[in-house]
Amino acid sequence: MAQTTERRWRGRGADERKAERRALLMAAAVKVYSERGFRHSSVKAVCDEAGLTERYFYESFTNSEEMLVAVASASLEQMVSELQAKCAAVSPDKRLQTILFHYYGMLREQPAHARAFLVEIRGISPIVDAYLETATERFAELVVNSPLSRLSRTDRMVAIGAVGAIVHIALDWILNDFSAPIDDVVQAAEKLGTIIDGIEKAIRVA
Amino acid sequence: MAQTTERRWRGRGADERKAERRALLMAAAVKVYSERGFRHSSVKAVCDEAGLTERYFYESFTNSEEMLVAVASASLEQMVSELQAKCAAVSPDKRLQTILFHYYGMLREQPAHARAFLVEIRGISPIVDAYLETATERFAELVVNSPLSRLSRTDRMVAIGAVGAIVHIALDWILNDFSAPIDDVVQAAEKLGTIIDGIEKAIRVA
DNA sequence: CGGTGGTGACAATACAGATTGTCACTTCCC
DNA sequence: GGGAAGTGACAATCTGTATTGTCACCACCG
Repeated sequence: MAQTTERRWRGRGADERKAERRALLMAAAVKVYSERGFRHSSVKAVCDEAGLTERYFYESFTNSEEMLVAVASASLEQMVSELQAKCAAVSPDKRLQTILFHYYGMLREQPAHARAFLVEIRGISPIVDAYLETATERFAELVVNSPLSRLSRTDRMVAIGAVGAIVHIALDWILNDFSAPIDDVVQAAEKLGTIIDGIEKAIRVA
Repeated sequence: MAQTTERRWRGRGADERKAERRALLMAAAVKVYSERGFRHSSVKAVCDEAGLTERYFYESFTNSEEMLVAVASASLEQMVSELQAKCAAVSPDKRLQTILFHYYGMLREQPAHARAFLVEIRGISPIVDAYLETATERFAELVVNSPLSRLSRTDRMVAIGAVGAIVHIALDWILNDFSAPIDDVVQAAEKLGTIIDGIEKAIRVA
């Protein structure tokens, strides 16, 4: 059996170094994707940005697409958990406003993530598209504060539609270089969110 | 000066033949795009589908991307004008419902177009993205029945958001192979459209 | 110190697609 | 009929990228 040698190197163990490189690559990927779009992002470009060579790319990922999904998932998870944390501290009727405010705020603070995962990600491959579907549902559940499975078919579609509205408003905002004040953006999305509030309250009562 | 010879060939003039080939290519493109996505659609695949050789591709388009925009624009124009025609015959308060019903109906009748231009088109290139922005605005103006320039910044974003909702509901519907009945889909979109109705009526009064 | 694991630069290979070019064959016009 | 425009099949070239492999050098451990 080949036991992992775990020899130390510049102060760190093997696993630790590997994880660092993976993280470097993922951060580099976000940047590169946001600049040229996934479609025009070569493995080499990501590696150069990370200051690593291709070898280390294939150490952590089997191919380019896998990295895309990894990076997008990580970004989504971080976002969702952050939003959940914000919501926990807030009364239920401020929920939607809170989500919107922090969601748009996060996009503005991390424009590279915003461009990478809102603008550049659709239609890459069936796998990525499937992932996106999941992400949308995840976000929708966050917004209505309930598993989608508990909703009627129509309400489910309404929730999906609301996410679409929120995201498109974000896209528009991004494409206009975040020029509108965030409060206006939140307000616009909130108007559409009224409908969601209805659903969410109905669930809370039931 | 090289005068166009306009020699007849199989009954048709040169311009006519060229236009036919262009049309053949565009139809083939829709089909191929919808099947594999633009990113995985080679020029050759489109030509094969059209029953023409690459030479004729470069006769009508300078590159693959130009064809994508051409095809998408044509599809959008056809859709918008069709929807406008439907609306003309209908009382203002049925406007939104009419648009939604026919929009979703058209998608279901032409699933290839739907997949090609809703699922497969984002993040191809700056040019295509710019086109998409225009398309969204065009659709938004149709929905609120007014130039966006007449709207307040917030209302403009609401309108964009509404389009996003409508489109995302469509995406979801498509990804689930149109399994929900169209009336449910329309109903879901209409709920979100309530807000738009407000905007649209305000404009009508003013 | 000496050897091995770890690393970086870079070459080698493989493949796919875009774009251009060649050539034999058809249809037309005079 | 004969030459030229028009056509279709396909070769040739070019470019970019993924993926694997080589090799010299460095940092650690005993």
